[in-house]
Amino acid sequence: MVQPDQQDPPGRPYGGRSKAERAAERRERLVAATIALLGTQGEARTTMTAVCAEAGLTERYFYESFRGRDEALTAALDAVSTEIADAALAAVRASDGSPQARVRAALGAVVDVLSTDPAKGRLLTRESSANAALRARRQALVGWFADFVATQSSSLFGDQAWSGARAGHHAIVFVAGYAELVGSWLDGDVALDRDQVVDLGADLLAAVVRRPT
Amino acid sequence: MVQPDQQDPPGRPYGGRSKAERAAERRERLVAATIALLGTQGEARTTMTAVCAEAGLTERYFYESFRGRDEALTAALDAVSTEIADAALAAVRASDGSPQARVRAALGAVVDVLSTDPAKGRLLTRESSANAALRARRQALVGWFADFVATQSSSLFGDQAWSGARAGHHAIVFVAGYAELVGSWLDGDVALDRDQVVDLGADLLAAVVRRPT
DNA sequence: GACATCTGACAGGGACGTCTGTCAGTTTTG
DNA sequence: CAAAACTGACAGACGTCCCTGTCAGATGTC
Repeated sequence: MVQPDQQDPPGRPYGGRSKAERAAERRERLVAATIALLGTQGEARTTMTAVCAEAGLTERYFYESFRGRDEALTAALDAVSTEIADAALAAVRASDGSPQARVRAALGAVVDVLSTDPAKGRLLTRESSANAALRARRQALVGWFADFVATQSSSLFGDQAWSGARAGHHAIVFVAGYAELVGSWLDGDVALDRDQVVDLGADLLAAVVRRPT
Repeated sequence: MVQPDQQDPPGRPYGGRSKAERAAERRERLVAATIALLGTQGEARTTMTAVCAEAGLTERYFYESFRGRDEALTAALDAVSTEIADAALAAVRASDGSPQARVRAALGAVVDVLSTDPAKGRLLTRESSANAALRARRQALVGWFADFVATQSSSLFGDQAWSGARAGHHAIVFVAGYAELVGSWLDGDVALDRDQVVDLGADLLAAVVRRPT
C-alpha cells in the first residue's frame, strides 16, 4: 500500500510557515497589489499579469487564491469597503458627542482612509464601476452602506429620522452622491479642505435622512 | 492638367443624397446601434464589430465617423445626455405651476425617457462608467447637470436656495445619487412606481439644494 | 542523503478585438 | 457607354491577455 497514513494534511511547512499561512500571505500580497494597480493604473491596466508582477508572484499563485481576474478585483473592492466600514463604525463608537458630531466622526474616518491612500479612494469612487463584476459588487455595497447609514441615522436622530424603506432610498442617494463628491474632491476638482468635505457630508446626510421638521 | 475644376466637393450624390447626408445618416445609425448595445449587452460586448453588425454597416464606415471605439461610446453617452437635458428643459418651460411642480415635471421627463427605453437608462446609470473614456465624459456630464440643477433651482426657489459653489457641490450629490437610485429602480430593486420615484427626487432636490429655513 | 514538495521563471497555445487592405458589384456623372 | 466614386463582404496581420504546462533549483521530511 502506498497510501499515506493520513490523506488530509496535503501541505507541508516551508520557510517556517504552514501551507495555509503561506497561501494566506500570498493572497494578501495579491489583494494589496490589485488595490494598488486599480487605484493608480485603472481597471484596464490591472491585468492578471500586472497584478502578479506587482505582487512579486507568478500566475500560478494567482489561481491558488482566485478563479480569475474578476475575483481579484472584487476582493480588492471588498477589502477597501470593509476597511472604511470598520473605520466608520470605530469612529462612531469612539465619539460620545451629539448625533451631528458622531456623524462627522464617521464621515471623517471614511474621508481620511480614502485620502491617506488615494489609490483606495480612486478604487472606491471611480474604478469600482469599471467592470461588470465590480459593478455588481459595487451595487451590493451601495445597498449595504445605505442600510448602514439608515440604521445608524435612525439610532442617532431617533424620531427625527425617516424610517423603513424610505430611509433606505434616501440613504442610497446620499451614499452614491457623496461617493461621487469625494471622488471629485480627491481629483482636485472640488475646492474644499478636508473638514469642509466632512461638514458638507454631515449637512447633506442630515438634510437627506432627517424628516422635515 | 488632370486637376479637377474644383477641389472642394470630393463627394458625389448617391441614392439621391449628398455625401454629407449619407455620412450623417450612417453616423446616426452607428450611434443608435451603440446605444442599443451598451444598454442591452453592456460595454464589454459593445465591440466595434458588434456595433457595425447592429447598424448594418461595415467597419470602414465606422472609421468614417469615429476615430475608434471610445469615440462611439462617448458619442452614445452624449446623445442620451442631451436628450434628457432637452426633455427636462422642455418640461420646465411647459410647466407653469409652483417651483415644486416644475421640478416634478423636469424629473418626470427624465425618468420617462430613461424608462421608456431601458437601454438608455442602463447606459446612463450603469454603463456610463464602464470604460475610461466613458468615465471621463460622465464626470464632465455630472458637473454639467449639477450646474444645470443649481441654476434652475436658484431661479425656481430664489432666496430659499443655496447659491454659488456650495449649491454646485450639493447638486453633484443630488445628480449622482439620484442617478444611482433611478438605476436601481430600473433594475427592479426599488419597489416604487414612476410617480413615487419622481416625488422622491423632487423631495430630495428640495432637501439638498434649499437652505434650511 | 534520498525523495517529495514547493517555488519562480518562462514559453506558448488559444481566444478575441482592432484596424487595414482587397475585390467585385452598383450607382452616378460626363 | 466609359470612367469614377460608392458600397458591402471579407480576409488577415497585429497586439493583448488569459491560462496551462514545463523545468530547474530551493526547501522541507524521512
